[in-house]
Amino acid sequence: MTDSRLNQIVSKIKKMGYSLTPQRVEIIKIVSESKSHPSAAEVYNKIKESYPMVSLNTVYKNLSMLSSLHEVKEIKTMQNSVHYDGDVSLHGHAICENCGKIIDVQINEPDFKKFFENKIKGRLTENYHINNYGVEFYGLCDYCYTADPAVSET
Amino acid sequence: MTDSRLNQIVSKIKKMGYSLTPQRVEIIKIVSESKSHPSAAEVYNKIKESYPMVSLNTVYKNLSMLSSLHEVKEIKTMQNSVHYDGDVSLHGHAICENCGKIIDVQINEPDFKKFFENKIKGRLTENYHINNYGVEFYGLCDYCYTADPAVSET
DNA sequence: ATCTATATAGTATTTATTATTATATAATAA
DNA sequence: TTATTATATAATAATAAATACTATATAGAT
Repeated sequence: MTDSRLNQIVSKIKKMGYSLTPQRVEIIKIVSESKSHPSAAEVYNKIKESYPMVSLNTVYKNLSMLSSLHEVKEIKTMQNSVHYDGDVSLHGHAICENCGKIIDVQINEPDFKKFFENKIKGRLTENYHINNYGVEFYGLCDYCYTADPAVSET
Repeated sequence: MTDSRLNQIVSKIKKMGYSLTPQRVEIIKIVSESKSHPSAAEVYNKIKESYPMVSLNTVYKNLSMLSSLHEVKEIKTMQNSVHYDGDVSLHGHAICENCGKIIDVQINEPDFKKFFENKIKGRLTENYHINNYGVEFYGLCDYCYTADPAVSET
């Protein structure tokens, strides 16, 4: 991750009155540098390489905090677990319904944002106060599609 | 729900080799007629009014089967539980990050579909085989926004 | 009406996540 | 730099949603 991105998150954390711990910084780095949208358990396994004593609870607490600061995005998969994305810029996800693999879908072109906000936000039937939105595609990744014929017929 | 919609689901179930049980039909009706996007537990509570002996397992199995047939849609909330939507037509959801309330966002205008399929599908970096897509808005419902100042500041 | 495979009910188990609590440590000020 | 205090952490226990197991019941086919 870039220094400026790290600094941005760090200053937000300080501004909100949270303190900076090595574990916290490492969790931020892991999530921000990963392209695989890891789950809490995967972050936990990764951080144990550098901080073997870290607890899963700490990972959960930190990811949850980062999410509340809108510095990571939560993604829910078919497998009923939450995955985390350190890229909070406007983009979508394609999620494999079989293995849960998540890939990014780049959609941050200006016309998308414009379309989204003009056409869609106005369609809320109740007065929701939206602070984020996302697009998700569901299907099968190429591996599951070709590897398991039974799955691809569903 | 309309008879034709029920017949459509029933014939798909038969075609796929599943059998028709009263519990199954009732679960279909409950999910299709509900506007509140119930969880499995809520469907379970509802079906017990007419079939008191039904098990939660049966509810899960049936909802999961209907989902694999793409006759109900799964919605994942912040609270980490799965909710079900019997309306599988193209529309989005606004989800309250505090209480989990889900409302529909009508987006099934032709230009949306066109935009979505032209602009977005082509942006997949891997060969995913998409069979569904959705739009989700995250924020606070009006009740949570006005009722709990602490929550709305996050 | 009988047969067979699937569905169900009831229970046990698993898995992800959250709560609790005592200790350790970051941030702050003397 | 040290002392203080509040927050963070580690370790463990608890919770809740979903799944697995198994014996029985029943839908659909013959």
